[in-house]
Amino acid sequence: MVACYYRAWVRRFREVGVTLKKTSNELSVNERAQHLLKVLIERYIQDGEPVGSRTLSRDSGLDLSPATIRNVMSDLEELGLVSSPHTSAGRIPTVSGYRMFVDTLVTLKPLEAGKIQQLETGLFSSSDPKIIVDSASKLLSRLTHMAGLVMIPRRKQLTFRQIEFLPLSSKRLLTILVTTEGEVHNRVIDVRKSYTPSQLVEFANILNQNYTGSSMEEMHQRLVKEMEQERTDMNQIMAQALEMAEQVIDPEIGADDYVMAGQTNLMDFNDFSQINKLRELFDSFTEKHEILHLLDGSMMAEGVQLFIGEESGYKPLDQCSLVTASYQLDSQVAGVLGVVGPTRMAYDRVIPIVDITAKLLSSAMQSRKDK
Amino acid sequence: MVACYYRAWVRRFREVGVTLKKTSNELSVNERAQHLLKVLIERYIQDGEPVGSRTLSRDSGLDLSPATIRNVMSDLEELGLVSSPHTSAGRIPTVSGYRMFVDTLVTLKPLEAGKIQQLETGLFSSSDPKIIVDSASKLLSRLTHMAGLVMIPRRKQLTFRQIEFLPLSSKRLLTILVTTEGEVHNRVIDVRKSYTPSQLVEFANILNQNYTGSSMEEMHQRLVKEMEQERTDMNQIMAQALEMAEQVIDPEIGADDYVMAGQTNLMDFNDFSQINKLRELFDSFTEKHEILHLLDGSMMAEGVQLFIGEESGYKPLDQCSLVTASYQLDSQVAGVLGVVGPTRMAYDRVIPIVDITAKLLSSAMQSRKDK
DNA sequence: TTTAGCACTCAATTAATCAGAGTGCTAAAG
DNA sequence: CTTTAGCACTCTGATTAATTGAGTGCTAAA
Repeated sequence: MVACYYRAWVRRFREVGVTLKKTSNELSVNERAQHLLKVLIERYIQDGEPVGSRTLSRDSGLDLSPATIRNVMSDLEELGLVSSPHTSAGRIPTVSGYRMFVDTLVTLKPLEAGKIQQLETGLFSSSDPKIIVDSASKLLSRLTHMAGLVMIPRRKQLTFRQIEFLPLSSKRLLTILVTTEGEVHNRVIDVRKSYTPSQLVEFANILNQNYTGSSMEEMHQRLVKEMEQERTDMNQIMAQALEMAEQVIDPEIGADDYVMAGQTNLMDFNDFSQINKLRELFDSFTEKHEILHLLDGSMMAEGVQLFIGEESGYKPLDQCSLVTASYQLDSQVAGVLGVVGPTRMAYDRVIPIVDITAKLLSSAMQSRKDK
Repeated sequence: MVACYYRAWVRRFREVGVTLKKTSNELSVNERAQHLLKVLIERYIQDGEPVGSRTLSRDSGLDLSPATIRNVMSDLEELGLVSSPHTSAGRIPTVSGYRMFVDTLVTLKPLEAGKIQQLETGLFSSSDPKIIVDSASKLLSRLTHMAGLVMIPRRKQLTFRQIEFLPLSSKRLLTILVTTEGEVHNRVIDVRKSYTPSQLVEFANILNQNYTGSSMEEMHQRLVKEMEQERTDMNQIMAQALEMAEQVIDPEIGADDYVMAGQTNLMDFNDFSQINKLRELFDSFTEKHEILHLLDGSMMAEGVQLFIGEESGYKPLDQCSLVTASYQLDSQVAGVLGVVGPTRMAYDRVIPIVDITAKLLSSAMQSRKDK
């Protein structure tokens, strides 16, 4: 159902290969070092212990003695791709090491049919966008055993379908805004004078006739422009309708949010031995602001995006990696989803999961809109 | 503004006093032991270390030698009110000890004016019940430095105000349900045949005229009864209106929920040294089911209710205490709020906070309804 | 360029010791 | 009968020392 190919990653670290050449036989040294880095990282991800030259010599499949490996490791350390916690420990990858790994070395594990099945049944089983987004985050956390998060579709990306006004008291109105995507937004607004129900219906009709089908952002811009016009034209009814609509539409724009699931999975990683770090992380999840900023940043990017450790530039996340992918709606980027986990995560499994979930979420949202 | 008296607690443990008498001079021994228990618990709550006979001898203000204290402690241990973690440590309160403490010994600290001020400004600053409930939980967590939680007003307690139907597609309707309390509920329902907008308006009118002002529960019951009737009367319009209303009202009933804030505060208590315990606890917060059950149980109770340690009968909470109080709406119990914290919490401060927050929440909700 | 060998380092474990806090019991004093 | 002083005993927690094992870096030879 979903094509299982993965895009080529930005090969940002190609140059490192060049930097590495030191011998006439350049390519081979180069490749060898990369291969060893790959094996080292895979091993480290697997069991979380610094890996030493002996192990690497055994597992690399290269038939090199530990001593040789040590030389290579020394080079890699020089390049800042690995480091050792202390003199008599093996090596562990640095952030740059991971970066090179995910950009050019990793062999992605195709997602098993069973998991894809799970995702499909989970995502296509409801037509309420809220519920779909919720399942998506739960599925992400379940499949990765980490924390899953999904950004609510950006308001301004949604398309206006219908607005209604219900009088609550003389000068308070309940406004109901429905998008083509099926989201419903309620807002109570205060108005200067009281209107009869039929006036309110008239306002709604005007707005519905004029704006249905335009995106919230468009609508917002048109509203502002047309309010200017109407003010001079002195068309009272129109002007009032526009003003009320503006009150509803305006705050809806830019109020991004996300839902999250499986945060507690992160407690199991011994990496977070210090409870402070964990608290900081959890606080940042409720705080939301900075995380949203990060998600926002990866909206534009094609395909899967990674923030490894301190790359995010956000302190609570410096022990974590964030793997994201954007999802579409009407072939426009509408939001981002992803997972948060320890830097030492199984990227080869996680990247495909995030990738495919994003694609399936796109089509789940779309399919419900087509109904 | 708010009366600052506290109700008398159920004095469940009175009898223990009797059990304690061993001497002719019964009252005094009794009181002395109780006093010592009180001092012990206060001390233990303060600094979390088992308290020994020396300390108690110094701090009790009773001018007794450590040896005598030891005898008393021995009695209290016999009664299951205190226990010692190991032979050469002081004593710590048991659950029964805490129970006796909160039921009959504790001296509640009146809440400072500043905090009351905070609560008032926080709770009365919005008119949206969702936001009010949200602030309440945040305030609880801020004032107690623990986790605050507030149950959403029970649906069936709310009173019906208005219903509207908007056509989404030929056989799908968006229903909007407004309560007198200001809550708005949206639900998409599927109907068997398609209706014209004017038919829908008619349905809504019928329902609004007939049911405005009745509680959801009443309304539900009346709907069921009247549907029976109409079926025989063959009043098509009425029957259809009723059926649609039933589809909206029915699922709204009994779907309880709560909001929570400040969970991460719980990470700071070294009591949860084992991360497993903490995870279990946090999972139970997202799971919600069992916690709701507990809250439900304390709905009926007058005043502040406590579940200390294993008293809740719910394993993830066995290191915690839950302090709850119910809040009213139309002088009917509408929900419960409270805080979750370690068993070793400052009950003398927390109980008044929960108590007063509940009262202020009641009036905040009420005042917004009066508008 | 690769490898074997060797000296060296460091963390983690185990065991041993020691001081401190607190108890329980007993016998004497009030 | 109640309270207290005294003493032996227990247990924790901190400190120190010794041991082991994994792994490195360097050098000299293959």
